[in-house]
Amino acid sequence: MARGKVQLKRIENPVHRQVTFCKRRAGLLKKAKELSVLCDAEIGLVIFSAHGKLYELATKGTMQGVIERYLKFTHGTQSEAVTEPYHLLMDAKEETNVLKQEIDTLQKGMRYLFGGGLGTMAMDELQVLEKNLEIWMYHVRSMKMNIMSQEIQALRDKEGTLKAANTYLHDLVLENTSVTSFVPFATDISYPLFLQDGIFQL
Amino acid sequence: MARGKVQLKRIENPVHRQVTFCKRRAGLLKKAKELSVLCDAEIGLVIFSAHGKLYELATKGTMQGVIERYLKFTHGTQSEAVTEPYHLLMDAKEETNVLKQEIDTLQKGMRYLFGGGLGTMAMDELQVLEKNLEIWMYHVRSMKMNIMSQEIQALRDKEGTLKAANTYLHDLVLENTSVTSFVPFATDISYPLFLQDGIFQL
DNA sequence: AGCTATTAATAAAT
DNA sequence: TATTTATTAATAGCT
Repeated sequence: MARGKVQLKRIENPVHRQVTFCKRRAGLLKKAKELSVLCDAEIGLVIFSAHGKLYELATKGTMQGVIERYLKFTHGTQSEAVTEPYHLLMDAKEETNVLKQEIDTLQKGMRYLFGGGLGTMAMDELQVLEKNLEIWMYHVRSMKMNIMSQEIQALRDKEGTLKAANTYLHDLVLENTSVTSFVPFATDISYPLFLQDGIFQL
Repeated sequence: MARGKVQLKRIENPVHRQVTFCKRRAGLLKKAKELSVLCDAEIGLVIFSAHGKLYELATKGTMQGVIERYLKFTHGTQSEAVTEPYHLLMDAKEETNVLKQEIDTLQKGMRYLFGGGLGTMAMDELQVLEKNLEIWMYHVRSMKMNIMSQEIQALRDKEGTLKAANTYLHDLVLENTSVTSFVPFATDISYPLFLQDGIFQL
C-alpha cells in the first residue's frame, strides 16, 4: 500500500525487512486493537521476530487468559467448553490411569490366554478382561463351535460304529451260546452286553 | 478507510458490528500472514468473537507451538501456578495418546490371534487355541458352550462304556470261539469288533 | 524517524 | 452473503 506493489515473499534485504517488520507490526497491533474495540472481541496476538524477540497483545485481560480460553476451546472435546485447566488436567490424568489399567488388564489377559497363571488376576480385572474378550468373542465362538461340532459329529459316528459292532457281537454271542448251550452264562451277562437305545441318552 | 471515519468505540448496531467483524477479521488475518511471510516472523493470533466463536492463525507451525514458545519466553515472568498445570496437562495428553496407541496395538494383536489369524492357523495352533478357549469359556460362562461341553463329555462316557462292553463282548467271543472252534469266523470279524485306541481319534 | 505517492482496506450502499 | 464504490488508512520507498 505504497509506492509499488508488495510481493508476498520474504524480504531479502535485511534493512528493508526490519523496517517493514516494525511498521507492519505496529499496524497489525493497531488493527487488532481496533477489531477488539469495534466488535467486542477478545484477541490474543503474539509475534516473534526473526531474531526471536516477542511482541504481544491481549485485549480484554491477559495473554494467559487468552491462552487458557484457547486451550479450553481446543482441548475441551467434551460439551463443557468452560472447564478449568485443572479439571482438564484431572480428566487427563484420570483417563491416563484408566488406560494404564486397561493395558495392564489386556497384558494380563494375554499372559493368561497363553498359558500363564490366573492367580494374580483380581475379580474386577477378570470382569474387565471378560468385557474385552467380548470384542473377539464373535470370531472365537464361530471357530470353537465349528471345532466342537466336528468333534461331536465324529463322536456320534464313533458311537454308531461301536453300537453296530456291539450289536454284531451280541448277536454273535447269542448264536454261539445257542450252539454251545451257554444259556446261563449268556443270561448273566446280558445286561452289560446289550445296550439299548435310550439307556445312555442325555 | 472508507466512506466516513471510524470511531474507536464499540459498534452498537449489531448488524454493522457483525459485518465489520467479518471484514476486519479477514483483514487482520491477512495482514498477520503477510507480516509473517515478509519479515520471517512467527505469529499466533486468536480471536474470540463476542459470541465466543474462535478464529485462529498460527504461522510457522501450530498454535500449540506458538503457545509453548510464548510460555517459555514468559517463563519466570508468569507465576508457575499457570505454566506448570499447562505443562502437566500437555504431558498427560501426550501420555494418553501413547497409551491409546499401545492399547490399539494390543487389541490388534489380540484380533490377529483370535480373529484374522484364524483362517491361516495350522492344526497345532488351533489345538492350542482350543485349549485356551476352553479356559476362556469357563470365565465367560457361555451357556451354549457349557451345554456342548457336557454333551461331549457324555458322548465320551458313552464311548467308554461302549468300548468296555465291546471289549467284554470281544473277549467273550474269543472265549466262546475257542470253546466252539469258531476261530476262522472270529478272525474275519476281528477288525470291526476290536476298536483300538487311536483309530477313531480326531 | 518523517514524508508522500500509492496501494490496500473497508464502510456504506446495493 | 457477495459485489461495488467512495473514502480512509496503511505503508514502500525516499530523505
